[in-house]
Amino acid sequence: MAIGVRRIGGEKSWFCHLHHFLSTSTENAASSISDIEGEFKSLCSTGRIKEAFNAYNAEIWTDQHLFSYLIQSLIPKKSLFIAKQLHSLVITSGYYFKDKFVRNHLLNMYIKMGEIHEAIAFFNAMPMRNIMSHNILINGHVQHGDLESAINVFDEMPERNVATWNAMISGLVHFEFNENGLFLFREMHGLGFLPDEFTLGSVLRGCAGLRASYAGKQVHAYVLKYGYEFNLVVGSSLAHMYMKSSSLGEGERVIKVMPMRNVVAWNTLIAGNAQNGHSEGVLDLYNMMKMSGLRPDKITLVSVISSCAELATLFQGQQIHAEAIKAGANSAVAVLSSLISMYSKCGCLEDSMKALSDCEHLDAVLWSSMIAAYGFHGRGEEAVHLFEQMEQEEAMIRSMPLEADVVIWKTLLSACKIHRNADMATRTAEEILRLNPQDSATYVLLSNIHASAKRWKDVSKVRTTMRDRNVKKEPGLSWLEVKNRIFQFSMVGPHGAKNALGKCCKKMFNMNHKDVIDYILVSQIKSPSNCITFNLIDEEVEGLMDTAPAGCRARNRGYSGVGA
DNA sequence: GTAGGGTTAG
Repeated sequence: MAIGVRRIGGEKSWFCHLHHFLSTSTENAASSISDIEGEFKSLCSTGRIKEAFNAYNAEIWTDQHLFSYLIQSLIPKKSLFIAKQLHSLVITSGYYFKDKFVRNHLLNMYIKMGEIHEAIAFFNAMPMRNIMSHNILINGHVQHGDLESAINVFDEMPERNVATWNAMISGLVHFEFNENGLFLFREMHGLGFLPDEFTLGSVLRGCAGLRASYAGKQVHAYVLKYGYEFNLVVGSSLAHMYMKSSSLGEGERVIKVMPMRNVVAWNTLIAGNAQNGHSEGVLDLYNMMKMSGLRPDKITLVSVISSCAELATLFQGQQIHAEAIKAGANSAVAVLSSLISMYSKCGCLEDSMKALSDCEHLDAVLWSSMIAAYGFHGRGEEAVHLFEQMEQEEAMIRSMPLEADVVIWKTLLSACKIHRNADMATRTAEEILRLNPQDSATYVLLSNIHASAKRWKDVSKVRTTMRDRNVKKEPGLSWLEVKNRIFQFSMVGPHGAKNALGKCCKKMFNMNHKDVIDYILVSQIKSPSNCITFNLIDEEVEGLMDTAPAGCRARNRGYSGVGA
């Protein structure tokens, strides 16, 4: 590694002044060592490095702690040039050979600055390494996305501590090698290492990734045994594990017994409800969170916007959009892509397009959201055009997650339906079902395509496969939004009209439109927060939509999934 | 007392 104390290039170096003080400063400060350290630390941590350096240029040479603070303060500056100058000063001071803290701080500095090659060279040249040095390097490799190198360091270590195991487990789980992470946890525990809050957080994330509630329950036992149930991070990851494994109630219980909640705990609760089909409760939770004095972050907003999309509550979606603008979170890609989906599902494709145009940096999920929005509105050609545009970006295709592939295939299936191409539809549907065998919308769409081509044998084959695989079709739903309330209608088919509810609605349908609305307002059949559900047959929904008064928004979402 | 790790989302 090339290290020089002299000035390099045209950049001005304030370290150069050091040599002057090295030979001239003999003054002894009146304040105690701990006072100096405190002041120096505070200057460094607030980024006032020059000030710290100028005020304590003499003390730096007699107190190795000050070098450590100085090294840490350089991390956010992200300047390899200045980092190397400080590195050379550390060598000049003699602390590089004398002090293991200073050495590890330097290693950590290169890693945190993203300079993995400098870090590796530094590690290889280190005169002495301890467990900490190895742990820092493992984390560096993981941060750089190089799990193999991380594993090599881990395997070759002469001695390990809990943090070593934590670094390796969290690295594996981070890259979704969840099973390997859990195996490592078992090995670690077998060797007598006790899990700490860091271990438990990673292991629970691994269980969540595997939807492994049985393993998760065992980890829950460890959480209770070692007394981490009220730890905010452990509690949130434990609740998340349950909620990902479809045990919403168990997850809620974990959060509810916690004496304190932070934004992450609230987000876990809100996202858990949103993802388990409890969108109605999400807005209530969101309001409770704000009432407790916490500000929503982009993760909160994403979950709440998705719930508005699920319920097609346009007005509330717009309110949250306004809050996102106020919070300055409206340029975050995650928030924008959920806004695109929300506006699309609420029937406002133009607003989806507007949200897309607000975005400065496009990523794969964002493109997919807009492609799906076009597909959702039956605008297959625009969807394909956007897909072609996206194809231009090489990097974009490579970074595409699995979900995006499904979206693209489903968009193509939608186009097959419009163009009545049954053969291509069959091949496309096979591709989708290979990726997601439980996708009910694809079965329904494929069955309809076969039906319109009068291929009855194929229709029956699709239906049989659906039954065999126990695929549940989501009901088609329509909405009527009146004064910030949502009236939701599910189509139950000709037989459903015979039930009492159907009769009741039929009666309602024969009223004039003012009476219809009044009737709806007083007859809450199902009343989660602001949503009322009626079961109607298709014609009645159409008829009811026609009676909607001016200024009231009526939308028909059609069958859930692709197409319209 | 000067060094390293964990959780939530589109």
